[in-house]
Amino acid sequence: MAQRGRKPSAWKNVAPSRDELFALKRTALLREAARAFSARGYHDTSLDDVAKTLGVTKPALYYYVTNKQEILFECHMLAQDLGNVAYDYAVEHGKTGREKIVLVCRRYIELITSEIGSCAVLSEFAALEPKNRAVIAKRRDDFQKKFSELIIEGVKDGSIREADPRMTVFFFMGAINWMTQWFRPDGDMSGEGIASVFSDLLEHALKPQ
Amino acid sequence: MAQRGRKPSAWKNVAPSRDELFALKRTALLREAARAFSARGYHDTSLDDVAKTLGVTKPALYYYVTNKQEILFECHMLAQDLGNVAYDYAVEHGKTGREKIVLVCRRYIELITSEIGSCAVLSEFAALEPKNRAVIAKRRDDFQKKFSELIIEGVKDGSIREADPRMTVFFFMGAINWMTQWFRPDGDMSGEGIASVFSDLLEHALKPQ
Amino acid sequence: MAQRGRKPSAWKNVAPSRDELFALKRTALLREAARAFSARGYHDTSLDDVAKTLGVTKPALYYYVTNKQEILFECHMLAQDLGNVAYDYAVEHGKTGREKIVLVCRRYIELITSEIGSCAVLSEFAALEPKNRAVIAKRRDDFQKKFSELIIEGVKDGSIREADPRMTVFFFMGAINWMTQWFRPDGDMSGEGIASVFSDLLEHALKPQ
Amino acid sequence: MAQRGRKPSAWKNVAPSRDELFALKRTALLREAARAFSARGYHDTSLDDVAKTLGVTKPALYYYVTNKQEILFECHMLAQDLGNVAYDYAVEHGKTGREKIVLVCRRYIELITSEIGSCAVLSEFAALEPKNRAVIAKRRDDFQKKFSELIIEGVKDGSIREADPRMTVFFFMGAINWMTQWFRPDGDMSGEGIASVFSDLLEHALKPQ
DNA sequence: TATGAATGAGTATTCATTCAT
DNA sequence: GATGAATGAATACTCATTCAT
Repeated sequence: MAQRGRKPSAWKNVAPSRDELFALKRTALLREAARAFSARGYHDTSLDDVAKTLGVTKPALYYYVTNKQEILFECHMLAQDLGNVAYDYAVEHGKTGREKIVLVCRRYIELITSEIGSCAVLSEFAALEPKNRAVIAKRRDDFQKKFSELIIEGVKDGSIREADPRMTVFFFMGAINWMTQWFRPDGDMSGEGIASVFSDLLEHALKPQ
Repeated sequence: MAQRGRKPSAWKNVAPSRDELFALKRTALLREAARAFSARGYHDTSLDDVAKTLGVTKPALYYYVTNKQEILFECHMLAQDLGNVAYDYAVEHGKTGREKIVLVCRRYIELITSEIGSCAVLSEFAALEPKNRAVIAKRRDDFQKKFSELIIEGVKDGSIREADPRMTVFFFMGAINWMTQWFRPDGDMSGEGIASVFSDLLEHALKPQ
Repeated sequence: MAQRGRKPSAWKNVAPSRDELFALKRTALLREAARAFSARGYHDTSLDDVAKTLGVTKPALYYYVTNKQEILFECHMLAQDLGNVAYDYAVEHGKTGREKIVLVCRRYIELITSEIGSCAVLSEFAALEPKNRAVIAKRRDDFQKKFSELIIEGVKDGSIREADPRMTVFFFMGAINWMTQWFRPDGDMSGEGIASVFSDLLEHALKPQ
Repeated sequence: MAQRGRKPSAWKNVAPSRDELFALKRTALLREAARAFSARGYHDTSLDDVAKTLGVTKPALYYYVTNKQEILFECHMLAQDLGNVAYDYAVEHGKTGREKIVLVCRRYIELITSEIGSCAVLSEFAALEPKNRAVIAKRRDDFQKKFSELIIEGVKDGSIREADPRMTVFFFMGAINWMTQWFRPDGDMSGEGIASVFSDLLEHALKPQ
C-alpha cells in the first residue's frame, strides 16, 4: 500500500502521483466511513451518506474498495494497528514489566483519542462477516497475549503483584476500549489527561502492596 | 403486572393467569431479542429471526411490542436495572466508600454474567432512536453520578486515595461493560471468578498508598 | 330484515327481541363503517378503528358481517336505496316530467344530506370487488334509466326542452353525488337550502325557452 | 427542468438530453400511476403494479419520486392545472360573465376528457396525507373562488340571473368532476359532445328568465 | 474516474381473517 | 356473543451492488 520505492515522477514529486492520490482518497474514505459507522452504527450507515459527505457519488466508492465489508474490515485493521504501535513504543521505553504496561496504556490512549473517530469502530465487531471477524479476533487475541506476557514479566521482576494475567488484560483493555463510547475530542478532558488518570489507576492496581 | 393480590384461581394458581402468560411471553421475547441483537447487532437482526427462534410468526411479536425499537429500548432498560440493583445492594452492605464501590463492582458483575445475553445489548446504544437514546443516556449518567458520589464519600472517609471521581467511574464502568464483548457463560472463568479478580484490581487501584 | 310478523314476545315487546338487537347493532356497525370509509377511504380504514369506535373488539364485528367487503357493499346498497325512495316520492307527487325530475332532485338531496356519513361511501365505488361492483353498477344504471325516462316524459309533455336524456342525467347526478365531497352537516348551508338552489338550477336548465 | 437554452447537441437535438429523458420518464410514471389509482384506488394500487406496467422494477420508481404519496400529490397538481388552463382560456375569449363561465366549462371538459386517466385521480382526495391535502384543498378553493367571481361578474353585467355563486359553482363543478366516474374515452359520446351538452345545460341554468 | 440509472434482496409493519375459549 | 391470540399475505421503502457510458 505504501509507495516508498516508486520511480521519481516529474515535477519533483510536488504533485502527488496517481498512486499517492489513490491512497490518499482511499484513506479519506476509510476515515469518513469509520466516523459514520461509529456515530450511527455500521448497518445504519448507508454508503450514500458516506459518499455524500465525501462529495462524490456512491458508485465512485467502489473504485477504492470492493465492498462495504471491506471498509469495515480495514477500519478495524487500522484501529488495531494503534495498539501495536503503542506496544512497540512501550517495550522500547519501559524497563520493568509494570513500566511497560503503564506506558502501553498511556500511549494507546493518546493514540486513540487523537483518532477517536476511526477507533470507535471497534465496537462494531459484530458487524464483521465471519471470515473477517475471525481475522480481527485473532489479531486482538495476539495483542492481548503480548500484553499479558508483559504482566507475567512484571510479576517475575517484582514490579507487579501476583495477578491473573488474562483477566487483568481484559480489565484494562475494557476500560480503554470503552472510551470509544464516551470520549469526545471537544470534551473537558484531553486525551493526555485521561491517559494520566487511567495509567495512574492501572499502576496502583498492579503494583505490589 | 404482577398478580399477587388477584383472587385465587382454581388449581391453586398452578396455571399462570392470562396476564401472567402475557408477561411471561413478552419477557421471553425481550430476552431472545437481546441475545440476537448482541450476537448480530440490532440492524442485522430481523424480527423474522427472533420470531422463528421463539417458534411463532413475525406478526405475533407485534402483539407484545409495538416496535422493533421498543424491544431494543426495553432491553436497555432491563440491563440498566441491574446496575441499580447492584448499587442498592452495595449501599446496604458496605461501610466505607471503598467497600461500597467494590461491592457494587462485584455484585454488578455477578448480575450481568448471569444475564449476559440481555446485557450485551448495551453496546447497541447507537441503534436507539434519538428519543430513546436520550432516556437511556440520562439513566446512565444518573447511575454514574451516584457512583462517583461513592468515590467522593470514600475519599472523605479516607478509604480511597485522591482521584478524579468521574474518570475513575469511566475507568471501571468501561472494564465491566466491555465484558459483554468477551464473556462467555461457558468460558473457563465463572462470573464470580471474574467478579473477584476485577473487584480486587479495583480495590488496589483505589486504596491509599 | 324487518321483523314485522314475528310472534309477540313476552314483556309486551318492551325489550327489543334478539333479532331486533342483532339488526340494531348491525345497522350501527354499517353506519359507523360508512362514516369511517367516507372520511379516510375504504382501504385506509381498519376494522380495528371501526370496532374501537363501536366499543367492541375487531373479531366481534364478524358476528354481524362476514367480510369487510360486505360492509362496503351493504353501505352502497343503503345509499342507493335513498335514490329510489326519492324517485318513488317524486313520481307520486309530481305531475309533469319536469316537476317529477325536480322533485327527485330536491328529495334526494334532502335524504343524503341527512345521512351524509353513510352516503359519501358512494365515492368508494372502485373499492368494491368485481362481483359487488357489478351489482351496484347495475342498480345505478337502472336508477339512471328510470331517471332519463322521466326526462323523456317531460320532453313529451312539453315541460322539458329537447335534451340528451342520458347526458342530462349524468349532469345532475354528478352535481348531487359530488356533494359527498364537500357537504358538511355543520356547514353554513342546510340540506334544504342546497336542495332549493340545486333544484332551481336544474329547473332552469331543463325548462323550454 | 426544461432545456430550451441548452447548447445544441449533435443530431440536431433529435435525441432527448439526459434531463429530458428524466422528465419524460417521470411523467410517464405519473400518468401510469394516475391511471392505476383511478381504476383501483390509491391504497389498492401497489407500486409493484405500476412498475410492472412500466416495465421496470419497483425500486426504479424511487429514482424519480421519493414517495408513493408524492405520486398522488403530483397527480392532483397536474389535474388541477387543467382547471386553470381552462379558466385562463375562458377569461381571454369570453366577453360577458356567462360567456366566460360557459367557456370554462366547455374547455375544462375537453381537457379532462383528453386526459381522463390522470384526472380521475381527483376522487382520491381522501388518500392525500394531511399536509398535501391542505395544499390541494387550498388550490381547489382558490379555483372555485375565481369561478364564483365570474358568476358575480355575470350577475352584474346582466348575463346571469340572480344566484348563489358558491352553490352554483359546487353544482356544476360536481357535474364535471363526477365525469371521472363514468366517462370512458371509447364510449359513444366524445369529449366535445359532452362539453356541448353540459355547457348548454349550464347556460340555460344561468341565463336570466 | 466517475456518474446516472437500475436491480435484487431484504425488512418492518399493517391488517383482514380465523379460532379456541 | 365476545375476546385474546395468532397468522398469512401484502406492501412501502432501503440499500449494496452493478454496469453502460
